[in-house]
Amino acid sequence: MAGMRSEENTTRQSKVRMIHQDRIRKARKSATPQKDIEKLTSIYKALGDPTRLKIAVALTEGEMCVCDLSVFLEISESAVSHQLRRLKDLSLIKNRREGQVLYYSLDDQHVIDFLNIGLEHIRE
Amino acid sequence: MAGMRSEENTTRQSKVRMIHQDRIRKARKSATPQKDIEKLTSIYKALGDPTRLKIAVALTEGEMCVCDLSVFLEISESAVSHQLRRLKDLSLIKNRREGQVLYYSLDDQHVIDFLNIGLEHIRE
DNA sequence: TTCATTTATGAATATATGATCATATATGAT
DNA sequence: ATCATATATGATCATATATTCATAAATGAA
Repeated sequence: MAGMRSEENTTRQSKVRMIHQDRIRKARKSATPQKDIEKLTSIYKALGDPTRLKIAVALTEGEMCVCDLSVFLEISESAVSHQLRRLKDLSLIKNRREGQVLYYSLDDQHVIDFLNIGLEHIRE
Repeated sequence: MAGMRSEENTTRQSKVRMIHQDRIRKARKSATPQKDIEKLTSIYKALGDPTRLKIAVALTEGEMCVCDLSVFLEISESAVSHQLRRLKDLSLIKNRREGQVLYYSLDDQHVIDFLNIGLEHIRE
């Protein structure tokens, strides 16, 4: 990879670089495991889409079915269903069936925290 | 848009649908303005990438320069720089120059809150 | 059973995006 | 001035992703 500095540069005197070893060590010590990073990013990514974020915010007011969300968001039920699946795969929402209707709701206190901090952040 | 239900369906008796008007009204009342949704999604999206999330987490330990991050993340400095720009455009990070070196650090208490809740969420 | 309704899902497509590469800019040293 | 270092940036490309469309599955009614 051109332009990249590997650690050998620190010992190879021909191309020494001003690197802050201490800061790198510090960052490494507090580094979050790759698995956790992936899990976290998937959650942030889930809320990083307007449709899904609107769904999540709407569900803070109570459970809704696919067709409710479709009307509210003004997008097709198929699109809603696809996005709900993504949110459900991440365990951010859950559903309960009542006849033909599936009611979706938030399934995670942390999601609510995320949303609240986000909204709080905006209102400043 | 095929498969979509517009509000006229509520009055057109030929194709009435079981929609929960009250829930839709409720969702509309608490709806976040589009501008805010966009701003929020851009922040979530920013943290929804492994590289950027790792950068953000690393910076919670203190400021770092581009080449530090490049070594730490094992990606090119160019890639780091591109991602730093995105984070800076969103005012999530700031930098200060010291000679040729630019030191980056977190610029927003809310980002730290986001990260903490995220990490807390993971550790359960 | 057959039909209608509600939701789910696979394929296709158009768009967004992250990394790389090449190059440019900025600061400092000589 | 020239050169080296540190970072920024534009273009390209490969991959990811959101929506649409068509269709399937699940429940309920007749």
